Amino acid sequence: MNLVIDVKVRLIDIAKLANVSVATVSIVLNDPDTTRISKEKKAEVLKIANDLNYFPNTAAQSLVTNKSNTIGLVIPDIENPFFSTLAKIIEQRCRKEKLAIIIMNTLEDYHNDPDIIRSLRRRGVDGMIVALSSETYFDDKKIKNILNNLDVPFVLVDRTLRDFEANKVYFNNLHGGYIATKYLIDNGHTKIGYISAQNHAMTGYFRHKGYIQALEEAGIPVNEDYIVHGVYDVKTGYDLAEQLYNQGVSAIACGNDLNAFGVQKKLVEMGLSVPEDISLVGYDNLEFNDFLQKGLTSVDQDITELAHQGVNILLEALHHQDKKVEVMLEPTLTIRNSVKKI
Amino acid sequence: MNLVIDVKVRLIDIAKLANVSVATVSIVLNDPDTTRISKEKKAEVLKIANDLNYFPNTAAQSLVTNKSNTIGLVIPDIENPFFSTLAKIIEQRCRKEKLAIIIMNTLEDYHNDPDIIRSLRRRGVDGMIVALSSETYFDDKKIKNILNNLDVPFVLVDRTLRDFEANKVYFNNLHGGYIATKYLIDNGHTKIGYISAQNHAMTGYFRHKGYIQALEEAGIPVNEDYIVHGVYDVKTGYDLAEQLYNQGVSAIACGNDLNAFGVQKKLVEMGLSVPEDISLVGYDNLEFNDFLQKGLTSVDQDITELAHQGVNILLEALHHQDKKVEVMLEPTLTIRNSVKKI
DNA sequence: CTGAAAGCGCTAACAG
DNA sequence: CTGTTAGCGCTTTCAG
Repeated sequence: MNLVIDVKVRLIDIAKLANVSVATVSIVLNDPDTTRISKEKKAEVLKIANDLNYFPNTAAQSLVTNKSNTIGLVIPDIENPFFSTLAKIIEQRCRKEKLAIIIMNTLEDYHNDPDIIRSLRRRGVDGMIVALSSETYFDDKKIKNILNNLDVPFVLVDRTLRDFEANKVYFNNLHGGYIATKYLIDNGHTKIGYISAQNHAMTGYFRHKGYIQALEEAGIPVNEDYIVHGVYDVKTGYDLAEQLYNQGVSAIACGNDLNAFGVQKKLVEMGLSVPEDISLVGYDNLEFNDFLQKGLTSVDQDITELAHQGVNILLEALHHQDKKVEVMLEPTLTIRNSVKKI
Repeated sequence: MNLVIDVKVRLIDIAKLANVSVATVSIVLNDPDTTRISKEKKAEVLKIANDLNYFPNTAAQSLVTNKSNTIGLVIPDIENPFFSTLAKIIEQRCRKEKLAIIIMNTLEDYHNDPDIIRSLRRRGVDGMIVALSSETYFDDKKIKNILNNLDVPFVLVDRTLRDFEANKVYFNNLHGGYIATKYLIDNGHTKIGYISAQNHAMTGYFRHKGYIQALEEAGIPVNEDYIVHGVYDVKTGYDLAEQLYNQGVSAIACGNDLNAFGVQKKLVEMGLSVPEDISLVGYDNLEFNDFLQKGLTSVDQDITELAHQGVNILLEALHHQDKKVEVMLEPTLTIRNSVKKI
């Protein structure tokens, strides 16, 4: 039976009760299997520590070991389902590794990234997992400078930087854009609209390239009138759907699912339906896609894999400070009923 | 221009360069407006600290001040949009207050709550914001014991415990269940189905009571055949929708929006539509509700308010260790087109 | 096998 | 106004 915690118990308290030195207590507690201390003393110390409900003062430990067992997680927006899932998996995994995570949101504004990374560093994190804000890819001088001067290991997840050597895990967005478009082509579509976040996010930039690639490969000329630009949100899809429809496209590939939700909403308002009047493909494969009327065919990214690889790479870096690792994950297409064969 | 950080700079490094003692440096850095130190030395110290890109070692600070400026956030599931929004707002607010937050997910399993709270305490957080797992309300002995013995302040948000004095902020779920049902009654419905998480969550327990209350107040007899039980997920709604429909209800009030999504999906599969064939009301007012075919009328809870009150109360407790504060927030109904007047 | 002692970097009396 | 000094609680040589 544990005693109620009413006073802070320290190593020295245990040491006194066990008639040993603090060094002995420290050794036993840090490695209960040690052979440096006699069986009897070990048992005694362990028992007392347990009875007193001892737990170490992490500040004192950190001060001497120069490690906090805490890592920083830089997230654009935890409200975004993609990132909340990512954060959840990372947190669970880290907890198993005895690492706590401090989360900070950059709110998808790349102006915030540097300050947040710095403040995490000041907090004394041992390392960081960083998902950069969308636009850093297009204006990356400052962030590269910050990261280059960072004296703790870090891994870039999902969003990366070009010409920058660092630990990275990300998806092959080019291939994702490609398979989404290819699927429409394989279903007979040639007039394929595209909602692009090309100028907004690094991921959008590559997805858009994948769209182009699929068309070119199929010998379908790229029609700029079929391509509209916006950001990754519902409003973009909603606002641009009619314009694409008026261009006479038979299908729309979207930069992400939110775009597709917006398109669908607009089409319904216009008295049109998916896929009877227009085929639709999304990107991200949100859990919610199942609950749209016909389900939304969408490019799926294995977030669990992304999270685990990210943590693995960081753990490696934490231990060996080795060479930089770069991993690219392949997306797949999850097919539902939002595409009609024509 | 800052120098590149290549060596850890400490107070003593600044002290030496400025020809003052570490105490002076510490005083200046902690309170640049102090009058205890001469203007000249202050300027000198500040300049050197800045040039050297000094930042304090938080472990050392924590060790002596016995504060970490870190708080724990216990969340059932960050993937749940309600909680990701809550966490985001709390994080932003805390960052302004110079507090970092360590997030841990209990995965909605109340067996995890005690360990997570303990491990956060061991981490040395100054306080906690705690959203308990669903079922703690029905089996609360252990968690009450843990919380009673916690030697840092905490505030319970959204999910609370009965007969337990503590800082609390939560919504009036009884009233929420009431207004949802009342709205259906006001639209002429008398055969109102209800999907309840009464036995699963404290919030479900009260929402269910609100449903009953609205019926009784209107003199409509409670028909147990119209009430089905499950948990707060899509599957529950999907699985139980047909059963309710077969009972001949003209409307269904749901314990939460996910239930409503499931109902809607099932109804579509059955060739029925909302609200033509059946009216539907949800709870939580997820952002997504706007994108269901007709939109989902739903009980709205002001998460921003919940978050701010939670942080405020914790900050108070951190400073004055005062009396316990309990705040109940009122939900409102957001009306869309999922209810038909009959 | 065990203990003494140094010191991690900082804050907060207390002197002067 | 400024410096000296004593710890905060822990880990880690280094002796013995």
